[in-house]
Amino acid sequence: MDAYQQQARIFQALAHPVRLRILDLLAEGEACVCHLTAALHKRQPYVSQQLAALREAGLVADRKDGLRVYYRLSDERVRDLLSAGADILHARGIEVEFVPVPAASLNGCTCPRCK
Amino acid sequence: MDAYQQQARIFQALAHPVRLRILDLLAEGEACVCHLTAALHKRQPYVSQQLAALREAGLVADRKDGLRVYYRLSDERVRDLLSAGADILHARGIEVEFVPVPAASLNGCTCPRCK
DNA sequence: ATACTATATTCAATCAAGCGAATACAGTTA
DNA sequence: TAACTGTATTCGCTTGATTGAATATAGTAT
Repeated sequence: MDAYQQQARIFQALAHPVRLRILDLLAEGEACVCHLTAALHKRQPYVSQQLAALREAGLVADRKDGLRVYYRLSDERVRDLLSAGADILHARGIEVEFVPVPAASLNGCTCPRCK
Repeated sequence: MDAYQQQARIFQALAHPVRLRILDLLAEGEACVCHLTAALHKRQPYVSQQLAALREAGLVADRKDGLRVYYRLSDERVRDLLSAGADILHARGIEVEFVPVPAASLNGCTCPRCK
């Protein structure tokens, strides 16, 4: 039953709307914390907490560059998990398409990607 | 963000080792509660509780036949979710292969499938 | 009816998750 | 060195998940 426990931990990390949104954003490419913070309209410590949960589950990896920390999906397979989840909702008539972040939300983010 | 909430509910239902094991058993074909109870070595009310969680998430469906209630995966796509989760563990060197229930565990289960 | 069998639900206690607020840390610049 | 900036962690409280025990319900059989 131990492999099931490991698997459960992964699903547990996915069982949160903000974390799912973060993964969707990271599926577009790596992003720094300031970028995610601006895109999500959440406070930075809160975003870091969610990133920590994803990191501990092994779903994302990070890379430091000066002051900034860039996060990315740690495994391409995470995409498959997300789309499998989206497929089930789609079969129920619920669309889970990626909604791009409005440019205005990223004002105040000074990371290279936002310029 | 509401579609993410729906998706999070599905992952939440999967975030439990016993529920994952139940889904794995149901992936083999429909099974009654008495069968699952015997296979899992758990008490019946406990199994019913986990089944209720899966039912509320829309992952399993049930069918009554006399006293027995047979459960099955409600959607073939649930299989994809499970295997996507298993794939990630597999990439980490953890095997999540289906372990058949030892016949001895099913003693005491009198459902048609066990005879 | 009553008794029985398979399953479901409720309740209560424990434990973990969520999250705001404050603070700590690390890298940079002056 | 000190001040600043981006990110991470800790703490405490609240809320929700987990699970054992008891009980309820529904279908069957006598």
